[in-house]
Amino acid sequence: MTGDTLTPGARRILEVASELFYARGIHAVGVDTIAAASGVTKRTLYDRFGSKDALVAAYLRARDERWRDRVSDALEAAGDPVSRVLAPFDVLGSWVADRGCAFVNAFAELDDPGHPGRALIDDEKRWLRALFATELERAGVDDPDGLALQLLVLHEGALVAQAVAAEPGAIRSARAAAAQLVAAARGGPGV
Amino acid sequence: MTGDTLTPGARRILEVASELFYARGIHAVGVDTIAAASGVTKRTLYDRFGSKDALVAAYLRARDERWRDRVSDALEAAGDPVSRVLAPFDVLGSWVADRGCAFVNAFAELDDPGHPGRALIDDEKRWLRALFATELERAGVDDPDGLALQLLVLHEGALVAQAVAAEPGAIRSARAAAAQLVAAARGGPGV
DNA sequence: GCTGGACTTCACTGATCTGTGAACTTAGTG
DNA sequence: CACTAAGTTCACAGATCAGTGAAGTCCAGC
Repeated sequence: MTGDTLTPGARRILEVASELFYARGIHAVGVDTIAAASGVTKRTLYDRFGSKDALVAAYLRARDERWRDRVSDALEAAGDPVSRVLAPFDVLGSWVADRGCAFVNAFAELDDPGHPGRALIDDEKRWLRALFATELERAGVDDPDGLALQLLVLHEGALVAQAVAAEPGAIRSARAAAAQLVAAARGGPGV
Repeated sequence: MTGDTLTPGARRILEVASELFYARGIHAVGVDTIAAASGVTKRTLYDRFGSKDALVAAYLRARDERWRDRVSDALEAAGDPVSRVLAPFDVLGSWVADRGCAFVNAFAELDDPGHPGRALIDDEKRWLRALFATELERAGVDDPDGLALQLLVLHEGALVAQAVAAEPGAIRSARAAAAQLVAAARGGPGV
């Protein structure tokens, strides 16, 4: 629903910018590079997106949308309430590359809280936390909000450990830890 | 032992660069800005550090050193084996600011694996994982390596969630989750 | 009194950065 | 045919980027 109204040139610009921003970083990639790699002139880039900041925001918005779609698909595919809770961890395996979380990386580069991208980063994390809380409540655990925060921590940590610390089993390991915490919360607080 | 041999000017440069790199990002801060804010000429900066990349590496090295010192102190202050395992989480509360983990942020900006800073980032994460493993072994848990990875994930996730997701309770929550996993591992795998 | 280290001053280089102005082409649509 | 949207070409602005060369100042220690 977002990417449909883009002109062919704009779509190419956004695709190329997304790859380059994610792989090399936002500040490290100039608009000239993006335009050239898109087979488009810089004029077109500015006609379509207005500014580099706006292009960065479009990049984050598009990535967020794809990510949420994947999670939603995994959620539908999951059966029991516990697999639903853990669905975001299952998506991670095929989602994350060796450059970590695009939103965390963008946060590192966007020091200005007023940058249009910052609101999107905020949104993404709040969405995931809320999703955990909703599914945990459905799964019938005590204090779904508190456990949701712990699952968010595990989720973010999995991405960081996998990429930054180059730990290949981090995602699997985080999922196991999440499963254990959920099981304990369902089994009762006395365990 | 590292910062002792620095000249007064170099020390000021390193202090200022550390603050600016952390607060605004590496690419966003130019050497002119650093020199000016240090009350030093650009010539001095290059005479002392040789290049911006080398200054970035010095920044990460100094920060790593301070961090390890803090963890070592907390480790000594801790009593029982379990508090020793959880000591890094206790340091986090007073360590982390609102800009997240300096090493994760640097990773986001340094896309070149050959950058001198990348090795330092790697070192830092491997050091922490090894520390968790050592302390877990001392605490007598099964599979200390596996649990160490889970604690690393919780640790990194705590920093990210606290700063990027603006979750004020993330560190406390991560510590609680870590404590629960350790307790379960000590109580026996059947729980 | 001389030497060497720390640092300054200042003028550069050449590249790269984001962003713009104006005129032109091209293709599709009423 | 006329209109419009998409895109091109190209020259340009003004700033900032990392990094250098050469000469000079200041001061502590031998």
